[in-house]
Amino acid sequence: MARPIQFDRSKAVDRALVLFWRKGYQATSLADLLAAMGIGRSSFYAAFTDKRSLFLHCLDLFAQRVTELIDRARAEASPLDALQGFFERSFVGTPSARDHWGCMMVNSVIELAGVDDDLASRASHYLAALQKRFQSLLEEAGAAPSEAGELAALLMLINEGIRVSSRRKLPGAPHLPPIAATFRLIRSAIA
Amino acid sequence: MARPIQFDRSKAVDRALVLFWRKGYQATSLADLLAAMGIGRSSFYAAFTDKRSLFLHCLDLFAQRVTELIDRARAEASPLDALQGFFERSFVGTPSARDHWGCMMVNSVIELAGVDDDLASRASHYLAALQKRFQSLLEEAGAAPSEAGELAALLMLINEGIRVSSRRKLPGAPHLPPIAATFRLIRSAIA
DNA sequence: TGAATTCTGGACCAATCGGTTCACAATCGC
DNA sequence: GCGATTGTGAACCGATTGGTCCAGAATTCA
Repeated sequence: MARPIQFDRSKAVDRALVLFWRKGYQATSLADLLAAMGIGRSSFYAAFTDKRSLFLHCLDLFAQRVTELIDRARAEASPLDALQGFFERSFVGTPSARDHWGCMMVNSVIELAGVDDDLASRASHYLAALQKRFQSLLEEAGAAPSEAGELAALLMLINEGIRVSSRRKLPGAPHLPPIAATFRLIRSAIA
Repeated sequence: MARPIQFDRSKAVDRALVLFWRKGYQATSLADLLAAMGIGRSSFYAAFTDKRSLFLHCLDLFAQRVTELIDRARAEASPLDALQGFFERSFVGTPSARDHWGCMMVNSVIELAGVDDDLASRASHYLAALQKRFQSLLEEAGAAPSEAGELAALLMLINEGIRVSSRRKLPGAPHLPPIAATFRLIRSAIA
């Protein structure tokens, strides 16, 4: 009946995700997307409805992958180590290009607040969920709920700061000492 | 010879600054600017060259006003109180609309990195200058230079985080406890 | 008042934007 | 093979983008 194999959908989405992550929503033109995804206009609209829908999909995907990242770390380490690893891992080892892309949720909140509030608030919602995850890890580590809430709020602030900072392409790894200091504070508060 | 009084230039720039601050560079169209500034197209180009130049000017102005803000606080309080006030003042008292606009330098870094690197790196440069100001205030408060450097880096992370967070229009004032916790840490580190 | 100068509203421009349409090519069941 | 079905490239669309241009209004000097 039909043509079974078209283009590799998940690969195309990945390419789009990278573009949106790096350049944001507005600066990524349809032409950019088509070139990166290696497909034509009509295939694009047939498969993804429109640019905004695809962005939404990529944003969801990004959030999902971030939580997977934490879950995987948690499976291999203590709650606090997993948490600290989540902050430090982004900046150690082989410096990848991604290190300078920040966080797509943070980027979207900044770029789209006041421009497309639906997209911005969805990104903000995902950040709130991430903060909840921070909190539950802190509670697993023995913090009282209220204390875990406050510390999670602090960690989210640090997280947002790190993602902004990483977009600045500063030389060296200037975020590591503040991260270490923050976790010293957290560990001493919990113990 | 000429027509002496035209439109109020500084007022027009202020209006443009607010627009760029709220909506960012790309989402602010020329039509938006002209409407807000209350001037015509030709006057705009005669006075400000083009949109990008005006944005640059507004960014410079924003950075200058932020440093003035700190200087004024410093004139009336101790180094540490001035510093803490800079972080807390943005969110207490009458909640103004500005509270949700974040920081134009942070916004520009996020929006324009990878899109217009010259603009982005200028914004980043101003953030670096602000961090230096943090550091000198910490040194004034008695911190050793190396320690002041690390604490200033932490404060810049918190600062960036706060500005991101403020764009999310979260209910309440969820940033105050983390700020307080951070300054407890700083004060105990210095004392 | 009249000439000189300057500022400005609005018409105009090419380029680009995201999105639609359609004829054709490619693959399927048979 | 052949008809049916479906994915796709390319032409096309109106809207909007940032930017230019110029005729005329406004103001100053003489």
